[in-house]
Amino acid sequence: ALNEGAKENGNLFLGGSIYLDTDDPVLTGQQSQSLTTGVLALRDHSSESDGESHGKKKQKRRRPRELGDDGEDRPREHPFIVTEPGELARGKKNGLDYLFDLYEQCGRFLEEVQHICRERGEKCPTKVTNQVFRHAKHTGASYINKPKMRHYVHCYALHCLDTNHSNHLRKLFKDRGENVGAWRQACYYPLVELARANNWDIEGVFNRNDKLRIWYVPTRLRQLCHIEKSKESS
Amino acid sequence: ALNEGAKENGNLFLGGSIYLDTDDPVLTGQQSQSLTTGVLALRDHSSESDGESHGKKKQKRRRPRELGDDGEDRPREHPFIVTEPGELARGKKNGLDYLFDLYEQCGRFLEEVQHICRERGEKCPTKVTNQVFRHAKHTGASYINKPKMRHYVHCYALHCLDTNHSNHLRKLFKDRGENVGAWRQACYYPLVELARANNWDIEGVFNRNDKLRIWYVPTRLRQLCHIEKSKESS
DNA sequence: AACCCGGGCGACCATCGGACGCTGGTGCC
DNA sequence: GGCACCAGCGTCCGATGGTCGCCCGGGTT
Repeated sequence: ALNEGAKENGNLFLGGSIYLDTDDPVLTGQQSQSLTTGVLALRDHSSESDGESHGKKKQKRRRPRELGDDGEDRPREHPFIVTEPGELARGKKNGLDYLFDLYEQCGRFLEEVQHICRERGEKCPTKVTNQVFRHAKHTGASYINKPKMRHYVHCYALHCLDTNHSNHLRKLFKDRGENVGAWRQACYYPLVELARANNWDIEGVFNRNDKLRIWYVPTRLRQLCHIEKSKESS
Repeated sequence: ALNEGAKENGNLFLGGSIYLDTDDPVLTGQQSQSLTTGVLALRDHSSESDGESHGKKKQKRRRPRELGDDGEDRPREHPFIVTEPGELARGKKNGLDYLFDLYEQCGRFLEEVQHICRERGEKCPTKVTNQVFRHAKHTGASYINKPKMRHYVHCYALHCLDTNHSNHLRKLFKDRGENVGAWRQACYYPLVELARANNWDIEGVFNRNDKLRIWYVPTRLRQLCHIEKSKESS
């Protein structure tokens, strides 16, 4: 009688999931040289040396917008530009302080999700997951989305781990008139150096920082660290 | 020129993924009573009170075995029976010491996967994941599989966290001639008590134990803890 | 030999982490 | 006004965590 009818998955909690119901050495010197080679090795996915037949397929192209589509169109966010700390972006642009604030907001959304999950006895995320992005959107923060946040994680990481270096890099790239893409690329290098100084444990570097712990280590940052580490032993 | 051609996902690493390459108070008294109610509340998924239309669909039934199917059929493992510690299972049965050893083996397979991942600069699992089960299978441990291991995690948990209690329970159920299913159900209750003593943080209880840390907390154990916690405050 | 009980595990599903590349906003000429 | 650049983010995809229930092994009669 003890195990009578005791299927593992009761429906007591079904449908209870949240929101389904409801000058600088940065670019100079030996190491940068070395690192640049690393980046170039990681270029486009249609590289000539790809003999693998099980390489990834091209994604299907997006279906064009339906005619007569009625839903209210949320205009996309203004693009980011490289700003120095404290600088307001002019015109139809957003600054980097705003970008970093988005990461802090996500942290707060994660905490909310965690509280709700604990209350309900559900599995509790420790990282910013799809569920957290969904929560953010439902709560009205429609300007937050996964691809954007994942795109700039390493930039935020540098900001958290070495604010001075991050600030200098922003000023440098702003003064040079570089675009956001170039600044974003440049953020990788100091992080690789930080990993080197920590025995190449980039995961550990993230986990030891209170604000970073909740973000997944970006694939490409992990790859760059691996490449540099491999070079070191040859 | 800095970010020239720098797509996020190089193909340098493509195809590099691994393997594609008692009479003990256990069942008596106030608390057991209470806990039993908890279990009964969690019975079958076709419960009468389910008004939700987005409840889960029934799974499709398995395709019957192909005629002329040629692959060598690996016979299924012998069923487990309740044995006391150190006791060999007789006949075509497996004992619980063997069951628990399977969990230790999985731990070792996880360590192997972690070493390989670190070497390759890939994302490194902290838990027993699909990847670990795949590794075990490829390495020849075909007797290890996910559904089985997940089914008995909480039994292993009790064994790790309170070996005495676990041993007593085994003896008790063996002497009573209870089947494995009944023993398995009974393993939940002492764990719920353990959670209670730890401020209902079952996740924390798992994470603080070296052997358990690598296993996901079973959904049903979490649910049982939640139910008991809720009762406590009413 | 025939039967039935009970549990092993193949296979399924929702959802996840992750990434591509179209689309269109934006500044410049 | 027109054009070229570039980055926001909709959308897709392989793989994951989690589970159901079919199928059959095994003990009993």
